[in-house]
Amino acid sequence: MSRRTGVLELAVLGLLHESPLHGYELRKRVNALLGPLRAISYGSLYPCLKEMLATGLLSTDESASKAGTGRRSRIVYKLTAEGKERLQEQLAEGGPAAWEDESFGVRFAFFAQTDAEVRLRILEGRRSRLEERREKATGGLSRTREKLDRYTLELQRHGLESVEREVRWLNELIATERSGVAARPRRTTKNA
Amino acid sequence: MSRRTGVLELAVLGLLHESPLHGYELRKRVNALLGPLRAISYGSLYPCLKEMLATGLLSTDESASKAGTGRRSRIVYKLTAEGKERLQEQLAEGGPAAWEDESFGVRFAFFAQTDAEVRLRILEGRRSRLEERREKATGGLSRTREKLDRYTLELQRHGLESVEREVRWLNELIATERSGVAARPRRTTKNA
DNA sequence: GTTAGCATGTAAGGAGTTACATGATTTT
DNA sequence: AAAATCATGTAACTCCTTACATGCTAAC
Repeated sequence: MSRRTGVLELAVLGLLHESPLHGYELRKRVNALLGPLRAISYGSLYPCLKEMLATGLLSTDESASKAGTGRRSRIVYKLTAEGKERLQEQLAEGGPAAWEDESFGVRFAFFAQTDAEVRLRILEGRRSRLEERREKATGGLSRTREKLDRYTLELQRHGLESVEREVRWLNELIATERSGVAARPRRTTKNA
Repeated sequence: MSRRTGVLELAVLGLLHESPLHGYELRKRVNALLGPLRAISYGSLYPCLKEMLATGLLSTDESASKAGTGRRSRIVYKLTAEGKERLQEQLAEGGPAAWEDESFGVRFAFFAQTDAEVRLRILEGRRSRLEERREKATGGLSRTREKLDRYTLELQRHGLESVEREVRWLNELIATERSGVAARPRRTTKNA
């Protein structure tokens, strides 16, 4: 059954939804998508593609594989109907799983294909998750009696600031979403 | 042989160097140390302690285990001579392994126990690692012809800013290190 | 007397890595 | 002709997680 829930599957589904691609290129796009952090290796990607092929989420596009120049045979993947369905299913999921550190980035990257309401729920969920952490961290910092050395303190201060910075970022995004500026993939009708 | 290289072992060694602790308390400290991100679960900690005990890096402090109140028997761990040696070995290591995302935080947290030269090498290594990433990312962003949607762009912009922010932080730390302000493990003089 | 927090552990497994193995094509 | 880059893949392994299992003690 396996039911992969990782970042990778979603990234692959989302990218292949835009256009069919072969593994090597796919990896570059995934890494560009995930940003400077969290790069993916071939050792992760190829087994994942293999499995998704076996599960019926992907199929190989034979015509595209040979069509181009005389390069080495590239295996071009595309989404099956089942794959598209799975993608929609994943994009509709706005629960806690979408707020986690690992998944949030990818979920956000595909916001253009995501329902406006779900977008908002994810942004707000993410924010409250971060605020929980911030409270824990500030609680820890206020107990300064714990004789922490300069470096440990500096590290925690920096970590706290990072969290606060992301919260501010989310606040801006949420405000923008609510004002409806970015909220029209198709139509505008419903607006505040 | 096993030779654990993870964050966890180093965190345990560093914390136990300050004072003997039992597992439950150790976990809280580790999580406080690692900051709001990357919390550790019991399922990671206990097997790790078990292995470190078997390898001879730790021993259990029987007297401390029973001494306190009538609580449930706690197993108090402390460093052996071998454990202390291993900690010193790890703290002396200023190579690429100390610059990685996962390890850098912990390495930094124990800077007070680290040689000033090694501190500087780690900070500089970390900075150049981040600068490499920044260049890759800016390269990617400048090719705007790649028809990226609003959200993907925003995500990459935010990621880039995070990296730049950390570089600025490192610059300040490096400057401070060089000016020698923080180079004394005992007295600070400067106090708020 | 029951809930919440303290305290220790195990089993199964997920998600990804590194190192290896292979070979074609393009650039220098 | 050598080196870099494109391209695909496997095996073994690491680190960590979740879910489970157990039981003690303090507070309400």
